[in-house]
Amino acid sequence: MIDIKLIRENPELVKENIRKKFQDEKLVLVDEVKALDEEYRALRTKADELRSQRNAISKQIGALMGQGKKEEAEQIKAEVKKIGEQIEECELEEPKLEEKIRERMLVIPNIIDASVPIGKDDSENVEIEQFGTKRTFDYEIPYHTDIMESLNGIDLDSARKTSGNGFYYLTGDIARLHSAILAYARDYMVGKGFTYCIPPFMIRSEVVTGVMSFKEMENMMYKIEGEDLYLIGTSEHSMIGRFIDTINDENKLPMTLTSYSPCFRKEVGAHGIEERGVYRIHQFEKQEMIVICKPEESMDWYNKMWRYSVDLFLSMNIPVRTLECCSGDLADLKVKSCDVEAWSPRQQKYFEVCSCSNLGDAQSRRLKIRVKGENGNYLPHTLNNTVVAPPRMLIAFLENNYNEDGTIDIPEVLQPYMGGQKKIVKK
RNA sequence: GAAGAAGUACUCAAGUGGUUGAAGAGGUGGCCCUGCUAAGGCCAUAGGUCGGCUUGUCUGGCGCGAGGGUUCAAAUCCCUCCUUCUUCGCCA
Repeated sequence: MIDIKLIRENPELVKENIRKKFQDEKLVLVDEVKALDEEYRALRTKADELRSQRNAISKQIGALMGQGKKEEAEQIKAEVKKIGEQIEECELEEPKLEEKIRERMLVIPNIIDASVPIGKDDSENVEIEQFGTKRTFDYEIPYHTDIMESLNGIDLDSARKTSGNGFYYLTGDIARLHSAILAYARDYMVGKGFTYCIPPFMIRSEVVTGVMSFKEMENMMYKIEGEDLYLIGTSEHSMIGRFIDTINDENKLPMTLTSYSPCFRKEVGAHGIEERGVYRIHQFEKQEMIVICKPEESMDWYNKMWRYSVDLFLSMNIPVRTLECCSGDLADLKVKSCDVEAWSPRQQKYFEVCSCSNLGDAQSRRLKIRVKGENGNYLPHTLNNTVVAPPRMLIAFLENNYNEDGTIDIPEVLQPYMGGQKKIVKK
């Protein structure tokens, strides 16, 4: 959500940004907001003047009543009542205009960073850099769930029975590996100075509508029946929700948090891709990182954050690349965003495992997250990035550490979390 | 989950419809007094947010947990919700 002042003062810049994102159908919104805003402010001024009058005259009534001059008071009452009716008319219009402005402001995209490559959709995303050395395999690498099954590590059939498609039982060393990766990722981020946080896994509808659009909510969120509660789709929801409508001390910045949570997603409309395995599922666990910082520091943090993910994957022998989101593929709230993709030797391609985003002040503005600085309050910048989301990253993990005999090498960094075990073998 | 009580600013707190332009105290900051310390005195302390233009040491609206309602007028009366405390219940 951009600053409406930008539309008042520099609508052309906002329009140019919309063109860069190939959303020309939204160009008209800028002029609409400009007109609605003028109308709103004029109405607001009129209503405020009326309220001011009413306040003044009402006070006179109080004074007259105090002096016992009832008749005079009654006369003035009638007068104020008229003003009250006029105010009521304005008050009927005010929220309507406000809503019209807000619904347009919510879909006008954030101003993207000058460095973002211009492109229509995800096909024009740009590979930035590859990291790590791809291991050469002279044997076939099985499908990831086949690897898991061969190690007695997964039971999809039972999960389908108890919960349906998109759920899994992880068992034995694979389940342990899953937990080990999360624990390692947590400690890795703590080592970078981040504060570990376990947030609520359910949030109120008020928070949900704050952090996402109605459409996203319908497609993603599970609702608890009979309660005003939703299962979170990512810990970012409760992590950022924590700061809604707060004023924070500047000396607490930057706030660097790493959170763990299970994530629940309906995945409505996601069909065809990797449905068989654990690539896209209704329930998974994720370690996340969140940064709230001064505006001038957000790009530095952005670059540090994706790099943290890259290094984490490299430490587990998984080659990765960074892929920058082009203008057209960038979500409307984001200033700049890139994915970290892991190498799949089986498919001979990279696939998304992390998504790092700089939202600028758009999220702060929308959620009223403010910072009390020396020269008044300002909106901080917010960023988020995946540290690791094990079920999906297990795919890359198992493939890249797979040996011809069907065993899995456990990288050194994970061994302490696996009781010193160096390999996963069939039992 | 049940019953009762409460929610006012940095903190405590007065306030049952109209000089409340939210008292008072503590704390904090500034100044005075003082050889130093303690004590004391004076002053400031409602932030936030949205507007207006004459851009100011200006001005108006909103704002007493949140949202509605009643009224000429609401911190005050009514309704819904949230939170906290007490007691009971349940529970890893």
